Amino acid sequence: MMVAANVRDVAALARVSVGTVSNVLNGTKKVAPGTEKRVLEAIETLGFVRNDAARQLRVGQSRMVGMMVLDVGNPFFTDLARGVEDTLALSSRSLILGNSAEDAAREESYLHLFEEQRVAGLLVTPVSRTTDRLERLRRRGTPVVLVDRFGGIGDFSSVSVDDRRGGQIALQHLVDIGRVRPTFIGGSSAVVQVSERLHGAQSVLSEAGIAPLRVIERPYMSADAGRDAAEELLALEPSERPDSIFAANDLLALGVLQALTRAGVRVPDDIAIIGYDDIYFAASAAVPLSSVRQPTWGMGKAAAELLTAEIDGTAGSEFQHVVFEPELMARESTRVPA
Amino acid sequence: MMVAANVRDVAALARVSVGTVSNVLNGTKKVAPGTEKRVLEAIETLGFVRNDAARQLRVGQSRMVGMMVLDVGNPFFTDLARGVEDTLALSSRSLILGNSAEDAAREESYLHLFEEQRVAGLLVTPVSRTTDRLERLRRRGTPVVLVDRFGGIGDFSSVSVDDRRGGQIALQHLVDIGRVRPTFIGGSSAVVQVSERLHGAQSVLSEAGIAPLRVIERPYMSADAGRDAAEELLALEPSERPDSIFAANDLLALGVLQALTRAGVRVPDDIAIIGYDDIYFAASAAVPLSSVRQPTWGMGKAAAELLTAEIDGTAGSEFQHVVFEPELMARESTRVPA
DNA sequence: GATTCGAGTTATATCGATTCAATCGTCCTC
DNA sequence: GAGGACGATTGAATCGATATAACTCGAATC
Repeated sequence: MMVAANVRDVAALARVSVGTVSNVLNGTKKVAPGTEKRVLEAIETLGFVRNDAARQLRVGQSRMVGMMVLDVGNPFFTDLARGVEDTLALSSRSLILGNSAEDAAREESYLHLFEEQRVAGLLVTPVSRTTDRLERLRRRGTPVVLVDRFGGIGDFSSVSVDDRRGGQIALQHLVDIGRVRPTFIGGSSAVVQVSERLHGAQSVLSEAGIAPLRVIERPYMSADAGRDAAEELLALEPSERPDSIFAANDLLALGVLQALTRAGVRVPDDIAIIGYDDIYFAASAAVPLSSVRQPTWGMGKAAAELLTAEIDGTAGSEFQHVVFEPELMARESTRVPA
Repeated sequence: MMVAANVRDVAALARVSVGTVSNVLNGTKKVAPGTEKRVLEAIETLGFVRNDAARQLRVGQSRMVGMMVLDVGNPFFTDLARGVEDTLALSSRSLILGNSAEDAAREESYLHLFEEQRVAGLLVTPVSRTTDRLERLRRRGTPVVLVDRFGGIGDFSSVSVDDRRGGQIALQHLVDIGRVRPTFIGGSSAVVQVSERLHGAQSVLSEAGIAPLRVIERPYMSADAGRDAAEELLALEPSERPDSIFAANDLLALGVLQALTRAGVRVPDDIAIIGYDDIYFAASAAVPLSSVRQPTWGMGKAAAELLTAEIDGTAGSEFQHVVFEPELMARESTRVPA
């Protein structure tokens, strides 16, 4: 269990000063070719690896970026994270991923961790509407970019998709295929994405003069929750059942689909289903699932670019809001019955 | 852009020494209740958050654990990561997740990052067979546990599933339903999991006296790669086509399923398919996919426990190998045609 | 030949939390 | 009332990399 070598050891072996070693490591100042070679050889033979804690303490900032997501089990967020990761790599930064699992306490604990780490920047898909912690982070000088959420509250740059529009698109599609008793299945209404999609959906209904939207709320947007919600619908009198379902994300929709199919309900003939996110698995589901697509990887890239600009100080003084447009992906699950 | 408060500021405001602040923060030594209260109030009013880089520099080790996975886009690995994360939280440690994407260069770069961070421990699903870097990490005193791979090479504790047995189970199942011309679709044979599953499969064939297994290798195990491999099979003369496919993971299998169905091939009647991992989406696929299940979350938990024991020094001197048993999940995609 | 210049190098202060030997009180014991 | 004993607190040293001001030495300039 040998002790790790440090710059001092490297300097001694290469017969130079620690300052020179640092210059070789960071390329901040010119170093004579011969000297550089000696230093690199010393690093090699000692197996020296820079202690980032020391570097960070001195420099005052980490080379890491923190990212808070609502659910790592949801392919939407892992795709997002990959877009971010690929983009950060270009400026040799890396990502610490935190999973709040839609839980405010877990979110808080990760934000605290990120703050202790003095991350260079933060990408957040917040659980709730309160931004106290984020304000604090920013006051400390840490750039924050909201992801998948328009930065209306508080002044933060943001990358988002027009969720209200997405809700409209989904419900308009259901209306277009002749459905008149839609039900919305969503996660906690405290999650902004959920309530926005719901509002969008409701706006279509009021215009079309259709009965108000039935709403089923589940604390968490997983496939299990979707199955569970479907059970609730199956317990209704057949005459009371909806003829179509708009689920706030694809995991919910896939769970619903599975439970309905198992119970002998025909999709889309008896009940049509449309989801949200267009994750990869939506298209290959038992009944290929209609969904509202978001340009996931691109959103991650855009978010990372906004953040990088703020970190490097190349961003303007104004906060930017990049808003992507959602897109309908109509598939079998909302086909018009023959 | 105020400068962050440090322990010195807190100490001054609470009228104590920095040592006392540290004791309150870490609970290392008893502090009088009144003093503690003053310190906590000072922390509150200053909005002080400990600088972890400084802490880590002094202590010599981080509270983070690194984890290298082959593909974050694969639900198998995110489930694994959640098992790890949940378990690490019990000892208030957290996780940095690195995605090698089955690429040795990316793996190397993440391992370097983890080494710079002086992570407390490392969980690795390695891409290749070489363990130089891991040996170095360990020589430096960082515990390493291999995940999803038996630690035959080099002395590392490990958590794994008997992949050879899994391959046997899958192919035996295909033989049991009467298939005689199976094809194996896998990722790079440099990935140990792939070659083990293949070996297991081949061992069944030689015993059953069936023609040797056709093998299609793709560099990466994604659904796209699966679709691509299926195209290759579709280009064959119908008489040359396999009657069954064993895919090295479910993503590949789902891609294959999609391409075959689109081309009008009936599954399972014309070609039966079995995958591996039993990810959530396997059961809800267009044709519910048979698969070989691994106890994913439990593997993550076991790995985190082994690692935690090594970090805390409560592990014995012997390296441990936890081996889980794979389990057949037979579904529609390998049903015996009526 | 003296002076300036500049590339290369060095020595040292610094970042902020933790640690540990030393100190300070206060109470207890004989 | 002296001497311990013990709990609470202090303050300086420390971890390792980086930044900066100072310095060296040879070449160019006049």
